[in-house]
Amino acid sequence: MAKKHPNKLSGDVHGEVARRFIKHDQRYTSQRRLIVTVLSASDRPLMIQQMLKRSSDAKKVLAQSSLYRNLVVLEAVGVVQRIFSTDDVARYELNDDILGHHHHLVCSKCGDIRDVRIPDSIESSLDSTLTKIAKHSGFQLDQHRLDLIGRCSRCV
Amino acid sequence: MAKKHPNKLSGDVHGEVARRFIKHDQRYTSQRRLIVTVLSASDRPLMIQQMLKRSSDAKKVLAQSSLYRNLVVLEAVGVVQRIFSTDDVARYELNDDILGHHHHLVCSKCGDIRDVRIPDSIESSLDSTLTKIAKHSGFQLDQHRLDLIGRCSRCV
DNA sequence: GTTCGTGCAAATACTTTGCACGTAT
DNA sequence: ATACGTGCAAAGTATTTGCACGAAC
Repeated sequence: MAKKHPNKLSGDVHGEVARRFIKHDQRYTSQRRLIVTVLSASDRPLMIQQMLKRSSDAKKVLAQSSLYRNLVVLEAVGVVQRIFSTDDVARYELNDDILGHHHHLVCSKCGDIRDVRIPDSIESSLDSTLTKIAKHSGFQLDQHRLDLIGRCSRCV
Repeated sequence: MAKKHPNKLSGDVHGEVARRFIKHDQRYTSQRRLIVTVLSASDRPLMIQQMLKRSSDAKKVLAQSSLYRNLVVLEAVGVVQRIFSTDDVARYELNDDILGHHHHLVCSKCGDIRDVRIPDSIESSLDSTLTKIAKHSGFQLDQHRLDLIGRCSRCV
């Protein structure tokens, strides 16, 4: 369905993830490994239902409640991040620093999200501007979120 | 509590809103007017509960279900837009083209959002880049969303 | 008088939690 | 042995909807 995401650590995602689990004294269980595998095989953030489907397609058992619970842990450990679209459905993807910094094409009709990258030159001038603005506002900046909102090719 | 938002149409917000209602063959009722008044008096997007409180503070009756329903209409007519924070609570503000284009400081701890503006020069180079990217991806770009994620001054 | 708006209460959708059992250290 | 993970079903929370009544055109 979707081509593999061209990630930063072309290959050893699980190694890096395992390291983060250890650092936080958490266990990298097989279910958590499964979730990471599913996410890293996607070129876009996934909804709960999509993750469940892909897990069962892979003949793995994964209860919805366990998925929710594991996503909380994965987020705390810094492995996945939640993405907000234009609907109320939670979507998750691997952390920016695993996947590589990128942005999203968000379809306001169907809510689907696709990953995109913007040129480093724009990215860095943006960064320095945002840093100044944050400082000026007494805000501690962790990251920025830049999304393109519109219609995906399927929604005209 | 909050200073008035420095909007584009310094003054006649209701006139412009009324025009948009007429264009869409919708009625600009007193409740809808109330919602617009509440939103335009705020310097940040508001949650449902905040809008209800401010309405009742103004001694106005506004049922929660009517608020939700009216927000759907207000959004369809192009008067308000929904803002997505880092939680699941819907927040609304007047449309970008009424308020003037701006961005958000989003607190990942408490979810609160504050409005900020970035320099026109950055904004326009960003715009032209995003336009190219969208075209290249077969995506019909309507708007962009740029948020600064971090901790607000109250959340350290 | 017919169409649209409103309030109330019930329903829905997504997410979280309690509990009993299984797995890892 | 003890602490943590998992599945199931129940509970929560934000939002939506059905219905009867009221207001606007």
